[in-house]
Amino acid sequence: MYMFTTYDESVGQLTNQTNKLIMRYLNSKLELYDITLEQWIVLLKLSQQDKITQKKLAENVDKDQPTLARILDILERKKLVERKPNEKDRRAFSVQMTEKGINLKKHVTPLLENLFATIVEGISDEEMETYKRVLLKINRNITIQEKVEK
Amino acid sequence: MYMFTTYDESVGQLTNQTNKLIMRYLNSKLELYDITLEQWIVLLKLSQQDKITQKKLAENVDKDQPTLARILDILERKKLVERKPNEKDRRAFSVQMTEKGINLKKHVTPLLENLFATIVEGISDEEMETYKRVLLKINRNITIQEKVEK
DNA sequence: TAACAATAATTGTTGAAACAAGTAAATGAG
DNA sequence: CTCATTTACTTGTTTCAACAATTATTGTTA
Repeated sequence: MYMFTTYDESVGQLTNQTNKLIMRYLNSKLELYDITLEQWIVLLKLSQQDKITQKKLAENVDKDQPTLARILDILERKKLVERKPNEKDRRAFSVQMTEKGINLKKHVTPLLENLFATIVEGISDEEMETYKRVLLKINRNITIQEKVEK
Repeated sequence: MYMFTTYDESVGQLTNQTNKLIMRYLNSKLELYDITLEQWIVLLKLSQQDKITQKKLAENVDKDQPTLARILDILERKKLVERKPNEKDRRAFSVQMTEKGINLKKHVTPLLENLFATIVEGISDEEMETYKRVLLKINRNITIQEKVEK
C-alpha cells in the first residue's frame, strides 16, 4: 500500500541531498591532498587511459569540454598533469599524468576505498544491486526521453 | 555472488551521474519558466512556509546562508519573492512569495509531477522503496561519521 | 550599563557546470 | 586545389556551492 507521494519530487530531492552529502564528505577528506573530488575523478580516468585528448577525457568523466579544460588548468597548475602537443592533430592536446600525479593517485586510492566502505556500511548486497538498478533505470528513462524530444 | 567492486567508487559515480542527469533534465524543462531547479526548490519551500527568515529557509533547502542569499537575489530580481523587514529582529528579513511567485508555482507544479512520472517509469514500488532506503542509509552513515569525527 | 559573545545577513573568493561564441586546424565536396 | 564545414580547444558569462571575513543587531554578563 503506497501513497501517491512515492512518485513525487522527494525522489529527486533525496537523490540530490545524498549526492551532495557524498561529495561534501569526500571533498572534506580530499582536502588533505589539496585536491577536489572533480579533480580526483579526472586523475583517476587519466590513470586508466593515459595520453588522451581533452575531448575524449571530457566524455569519460561526463563533463563538457570547457569544464574539463578548466579542471585541467587547475591540475596543470598543481603539476599533476601535463598537456603535450598531439603529434597527429595539432588542434588537440595529449593529456597525461606527471610523476607527481601518479604518486598522488597511489596515496588517494586506498583512502577512497576506506571511505566508500564506510558510506555503504549496513547496506546488503541485494539492496545495493537494487539501488544501482534503479539508478540505471532513471538514467535510461531520461536518456530515452531526451532522444525522443529531439 | 558479488564482486568486490560492489563497494567501490562506482556507487558514488553512478549516483553522481544520475543526479546530474535529473538536474540537467529538469533544468532544461524549467527554462520555459525562466527559472532554475535551485530557484524552484526555494520557491517550493517558501510556498510551504511563507514569511520565514533567510537562515531558516537556508536550513530547509539544505544550502548555506550565502548561497541562499544569492538565490534570493535572483528571485527578487525576477519579482518572484520579496524581502521585508522582520519586525522582531532588525537583523533578519522576512522572505515571502509575491503574487507572481504564487502564480508561477501553480504552473510549474503539474509540469514537475509529469516529469517525475516519466523519470521513475518502469520502477516498481518495491524497487523505489529500496532505492530510498539505501539513500537514507548512506545519508545516515555519512552524518554519523561526520559526528564521530568532530 | 559597558564590554563581549552570538546571530542574521552580505561580500569576496575559489571551484565547478553549462552554454555561447570565438580561433585555429583538419576534413570533405566540388 | 579551394572553399565550406567540422572539429579541438579556449574564453566569456551566468548560476551555484562552500568557506572566510565583515557589518549590524541582539543577547548576556560582569
